[in-house]
Amino acid sequence: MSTIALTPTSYVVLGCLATGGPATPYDLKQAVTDGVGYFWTFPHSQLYSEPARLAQAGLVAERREDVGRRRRVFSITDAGRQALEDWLADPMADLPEIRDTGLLKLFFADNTEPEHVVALARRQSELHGQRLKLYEALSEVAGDGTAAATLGLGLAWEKAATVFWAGVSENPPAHP
Amino acid sequence: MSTIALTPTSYVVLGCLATGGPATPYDLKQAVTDGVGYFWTFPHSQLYSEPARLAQAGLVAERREDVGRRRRVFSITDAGRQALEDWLADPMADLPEIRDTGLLKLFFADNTEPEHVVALARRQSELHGQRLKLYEALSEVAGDGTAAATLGLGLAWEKAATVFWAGVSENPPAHP
DNA sequence: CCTATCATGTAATCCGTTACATGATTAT
DNA sequence: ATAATCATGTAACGGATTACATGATAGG
Repeated sequence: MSTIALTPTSYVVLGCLATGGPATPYDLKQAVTDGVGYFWTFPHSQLYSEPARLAQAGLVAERREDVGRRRRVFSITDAGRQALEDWLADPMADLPEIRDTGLLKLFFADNTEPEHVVALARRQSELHGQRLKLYEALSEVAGDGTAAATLGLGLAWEKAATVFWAGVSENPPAHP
Repeated sequence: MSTIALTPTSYVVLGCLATGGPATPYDLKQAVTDGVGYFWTFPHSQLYSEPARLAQAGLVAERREDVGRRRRVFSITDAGRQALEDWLADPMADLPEIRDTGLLKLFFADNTEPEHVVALARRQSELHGQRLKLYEALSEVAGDGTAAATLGLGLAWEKAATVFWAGVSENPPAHP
């Protein structure tokens, strides 16, 4: 049982296990897909490796079903719950970066033709608009817990981005 | 000269070289710090390794000063400029993910005390507010090129986030 | 002259992604 | 039956971060 660095991915796994109880990697994948996955995704393979990593550190326990497929079932340990709570109790959180590839293209767009900027902006506005509609639909049926509350920022962000890109497409920045 | 995968980091380097001309890793660091760095950062070590990677693929050329410190100076090649332009001409860009650690904490906050949510929200609102002020100051002196245009999304995002977190701190979501 | 700070670089580690692969279930 | 899809897993590679380390330059 060694010490490992706890990444956001780690806390996603710990959080899912704490909230939803014991789970197989596939259960985790499901939980992520229609939960945090809306603002933080990763490939399913990480939902196999990360619990194993956490098990090394004693933060989750691994059990194997002894019938049928002998799937791995992970559950959070006391130590794991403690680690999660410590993290949650710490108000520290770095300012998130936008890290938007579309924005990156816009940033360097002086090196290409204005028409490409317009095409990019249109596409981005459309994509954000679609996502916005999805979030609006979700918020219709969402509860009122903290998980549901995160939808608020998603809505605000998609709204702002849709408007921003629409503005760029209608009124492209000066070209040198 | 082998083939490599071009990542966003690659295009940041290519973009900086295309826009600003030949540069040493340190020049790149400077350019990034008060440019793209506002929405996409990476450690300086990557501004040493990434140009080398790009040189392997023939997208940038490396020259060494032959006096003094013999620093490395990189410049973009025709192939590099082509790669950059191809990328810019492609309107394809994945929807960015929020990937906000603070939001992640909020998502799982059912596993902790409400007071911690309030502390987190206050902190986040304050941080975003500071960043908002910075962007406002920058937009006073910014030009009107495409790089400057990216400030628009930054402003909108920080505004939305400041408001969102203020709302959470004043009116925390229900606790189970 | 000395010591901060700026500038420049390398090495090692590791998380995250991509690719590969096969076992179960369901539908036609 | 058999194709399709869902479910489950492993291996390998590489980009990104962290840590380490030293060379120049300016200020006191």
